[in-house]
Amino acid sequence: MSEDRRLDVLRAIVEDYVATKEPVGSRALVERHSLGVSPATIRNDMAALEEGGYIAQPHTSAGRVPTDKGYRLFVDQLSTVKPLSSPERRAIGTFLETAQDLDDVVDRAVRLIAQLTQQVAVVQYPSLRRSALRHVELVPVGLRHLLVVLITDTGRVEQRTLELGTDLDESVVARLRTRLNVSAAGRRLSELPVALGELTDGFAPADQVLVNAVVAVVEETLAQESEERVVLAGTANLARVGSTDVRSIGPVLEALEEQVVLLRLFSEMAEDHAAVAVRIGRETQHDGLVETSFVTTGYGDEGGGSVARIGSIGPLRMDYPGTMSAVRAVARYLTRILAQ
Amino acid sequence: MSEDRRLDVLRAIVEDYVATKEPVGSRALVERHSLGVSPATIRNDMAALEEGGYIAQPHTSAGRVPTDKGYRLFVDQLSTVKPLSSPERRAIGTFLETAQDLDDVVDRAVRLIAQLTQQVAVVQYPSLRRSALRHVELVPVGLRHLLVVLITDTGRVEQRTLELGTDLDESVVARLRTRLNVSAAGRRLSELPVALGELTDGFAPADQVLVNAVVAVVEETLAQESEERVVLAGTANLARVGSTDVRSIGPVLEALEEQVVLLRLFSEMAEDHAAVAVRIGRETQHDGLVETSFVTTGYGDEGGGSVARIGSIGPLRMDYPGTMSAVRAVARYLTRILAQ
DNA sequence: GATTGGCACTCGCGTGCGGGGAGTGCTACC
DNA sequence: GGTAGCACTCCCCGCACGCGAGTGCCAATC
Repeated sequence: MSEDRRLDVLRAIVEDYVATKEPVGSRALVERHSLGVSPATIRNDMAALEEGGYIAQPHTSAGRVPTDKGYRLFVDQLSTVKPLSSPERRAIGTFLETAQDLDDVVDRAVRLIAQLTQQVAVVQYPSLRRSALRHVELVPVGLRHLLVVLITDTGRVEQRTLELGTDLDESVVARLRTRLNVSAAGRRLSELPVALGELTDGFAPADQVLVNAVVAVVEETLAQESEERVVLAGTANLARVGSTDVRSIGPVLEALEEQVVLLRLFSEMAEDHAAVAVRIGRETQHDGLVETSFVTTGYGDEGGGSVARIGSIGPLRMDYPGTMSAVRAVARYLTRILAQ
Repeated sequence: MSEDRRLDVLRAIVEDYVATKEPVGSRALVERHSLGVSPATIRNDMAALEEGGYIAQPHTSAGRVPTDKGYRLFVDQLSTVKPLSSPERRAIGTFLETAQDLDDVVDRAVRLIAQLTQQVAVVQYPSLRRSALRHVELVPVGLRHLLVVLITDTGRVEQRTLELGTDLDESVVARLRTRLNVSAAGRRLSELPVALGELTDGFAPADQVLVNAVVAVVEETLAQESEERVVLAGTANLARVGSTDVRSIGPVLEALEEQVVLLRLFSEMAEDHAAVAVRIGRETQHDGLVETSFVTTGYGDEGGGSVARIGSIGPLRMDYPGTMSAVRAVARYLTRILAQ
């Protein structure tokens, strides 16, 4: 029994099942693929594949369906990259280039992936932690409120309003602003707390309350991982006819609303930034997502600075090569755009 | 035939149908409500109500179900307000008060409504158009980029990056910053363009390029209605068992992803800011939402300034009184919090 | 005139049954 | 190892049937 052919059979099963959404039998397989052998032979191969846990039958006397393990093998070894058509590439480029600001770019990118993959697209906002601080701005608002604005080199802006116990002294604010920027300019956010610690020196004791409050806010903002926002698009694709079992979309929607879940997945998949990572079924480690797969890749690494991820969530029986190339293509354009 | 009792019957039908999710028959009606008459009498009333278009039967020999018109009458005349329990009120208050910033407040409010109503919650961000400008900040970013930050009195921050043809002159930026704030402070955004027009005077011709560019960006940002964002929560509630027909959630999700649709609805329902407005079924004027109702109210009107809406979308057979009071309660707290 | 009890009628829905078909596993053969 | 044949399993579909809920109508009653 040829080992190669067995893998061919697995590939054929995955492809047919993805295309038809129905369990695939031995006869259909030899008809649609030129395997050069008879159905009976295929049946033997299928028995072996089932033995190995790569395929399963929903019920006796039904065709075979790939298991998580089968999809995994397919993704790792059997699938070939499916390049996008050049009109598609062009559309991606122009669509992203005409965006207005960071929010707009991210929004368009995620819609684009939803559109291309016909699945749910997810994008993680550029992470504060890994990006560098470009500027800190302090803006007095009224007498007793101070707006703290942090600007990162990815163009992201974070703001916090600070309520003070005493009235503001504009000159102190100005001095603090200057010193903050001297300490902060170009630093990674993770390196900042150290630099900020020394800052209180050189201010009058009366003003140190203000200084400490501002420093605290800056640190707190940076520490706040919850600021790692994710944005979704294409949730309606979950309900498309022929998608996953319609009943199962409830848990999926719940999972998608839990930003924590998505952020955990993103971070777990971040090992190799540039590569396209895939989590299949139970590999997601989340009950609501056992019947889905998640395809992600990193974007925005140019200049070594900020890093985040973008991806697509779809049914187990998704078009893996297509999804992977769509995600990768959008991520590349996104990276290019963000580099300005 | 008593007109009053007929309305009682309609109310009972709506209440029972909402509670049981099943068409309600004449016998069940007399058993569950002390109407003091026999099923046969009820049947006569039901025939009249059907004649009037307030109820319908899914099929012959089934019970009755309210029509859009029936729900409308119920909402307008038959329902009584259902006040929230005091623990609920307290929970709302503390949950909203512990929020960090505007984004957080809005996010919590929308989750709260999703939780309370077990439906999809929608919130519209405070509108730029109607709020007043508090401060404009110009932040040089590198030599040739300028970040323009607009701060409104609702605590909202808008930013735009500006790419310049020439290098920045810090002193010109400082002067422009000052003058902008003099012109802008406390003005409504709609009144601004006039004030900005006169601003170019008093700058050297060489600097007018910069000034004009900044003014253009400010105006453009204000003009951009697309900045009216909406945020959702609780979409998973759409898929809860016993919710609407599970197949029909696809169109609903599509509609919800179209911010335009929601913004149109919000604006159409904004006539009476403080009141709770309801759109039932076809009244939404949107195909994807014919099987849903939308309950909204305004929030944030204190001081006469900014105004936006918050609401809940659920099946036609929703608990109208409960939804209405939940939406109103959250809106009130929200208004209070935003007033600081 | 409104209300009521009685009654025939209509359907939806669940159940059981049987046939057709797809697909498998096994075995004997090349 | 590959192939052909064959019995077997089980899903799915259509169908008939009966039950039950609910209605509409009518004649009787208050």
